Amino acid sequence: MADIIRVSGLSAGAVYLYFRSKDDLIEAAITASLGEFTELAKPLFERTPPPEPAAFMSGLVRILERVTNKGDFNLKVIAIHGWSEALTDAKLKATIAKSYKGIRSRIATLAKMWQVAGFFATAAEANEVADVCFSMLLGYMVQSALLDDVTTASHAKGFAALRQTERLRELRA
Amino acid sequence: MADIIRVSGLSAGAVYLYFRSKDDLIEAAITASLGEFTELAKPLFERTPPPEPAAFMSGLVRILERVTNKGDFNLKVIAIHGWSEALTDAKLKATIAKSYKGIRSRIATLAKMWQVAGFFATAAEANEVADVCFSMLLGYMVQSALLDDVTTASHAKGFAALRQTERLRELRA
DNA sequence: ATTAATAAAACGAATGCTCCTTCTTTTATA
DNA sequence: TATAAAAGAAGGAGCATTCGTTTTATTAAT
Repeated sequence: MADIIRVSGLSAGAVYLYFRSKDDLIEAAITASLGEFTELAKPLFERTPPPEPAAFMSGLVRILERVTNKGDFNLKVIAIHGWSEALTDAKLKATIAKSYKGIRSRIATLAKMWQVAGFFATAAEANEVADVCFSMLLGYMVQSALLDDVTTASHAKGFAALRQTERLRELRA
Repeated sequence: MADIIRVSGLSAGAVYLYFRSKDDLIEAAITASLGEFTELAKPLFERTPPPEPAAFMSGLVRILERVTNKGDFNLKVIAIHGWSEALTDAKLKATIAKSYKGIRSRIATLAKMWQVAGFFATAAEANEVADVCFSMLLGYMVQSALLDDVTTASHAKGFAALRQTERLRELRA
């Protein structure tokens, strides 16, 4: 709260004119940034033709960076504090879970299209592929916030590399 | 602290005979579980011949589950609280960063072997592949703790599916 | 074996600090 | 002059930590 009051440029009392409580403020902060992410990601999800896997993941991680990296302040910190808070705040946990599951299910929808287009084995479970893609996004946040040595570009390249085997190239040749 | 005191079965005062402070206790908890993970993962990293990508990731996520899932108590909660704490505790952040980077670099070593064995394009950056694999592990923790709907099996299958394209099968046929 | 003496471990109420929240006063706006 | 917004000191609850006391364990001696 002290940090937020300082950054807001308001007094302690004034902050409570805009938010009923600390929990309310946390809820609002998480909801707002999740909303912004969902909004910005919409064009990527709805693009026709659907983006290929590597292009999609690259776009998604770049949107995440754009939403979280607000110059002097990085919202990844808020996200991680939010996760921690959610472990003891059922309401916040439900809010995050609902939003995350929504994003994941949109990825799953795309994964099904990838299967139709031949990017993935049709035998695979699209939901499971989506879970792993989403994990990559979450893991990127953690590494970015705590290890400070990952970039959107490196992560996108790493994902793309996961899918490009030497053997595939040999077979194509 | 109240929770820890309760679970320990000791009094508040007695806990402070074993840990100098709350921060000390947190540091010890994180260090201990990271140490256990590293120890249990050692055979997987040192196996000859090196495990294939899918088998390795499956093994790694299962070890993570084994380390964190202590019956009535799940250490993933500790990990996430630890991340949050590390954002405002430079010492804890350094501890976590060092350990995580160690794990990641071991994955990178393995990734180089995968390249030699033809599982990945030699043009790829092994470090970047390792970063993404590690993200999957971190993301699994978050989803497991907050969404409660992922399993080691589903995540392992999802990773494996990422690498099995329909087109590759066609080319092999 | 029993008792006494010493040391170690544990207890738990009390302390004091941190931090969220409120409330009265002050300043700005219409 | 009336209404809205902001200030900031004070309240007060929660929580990490301490400390004097009590209990338990260990060792030595009778």
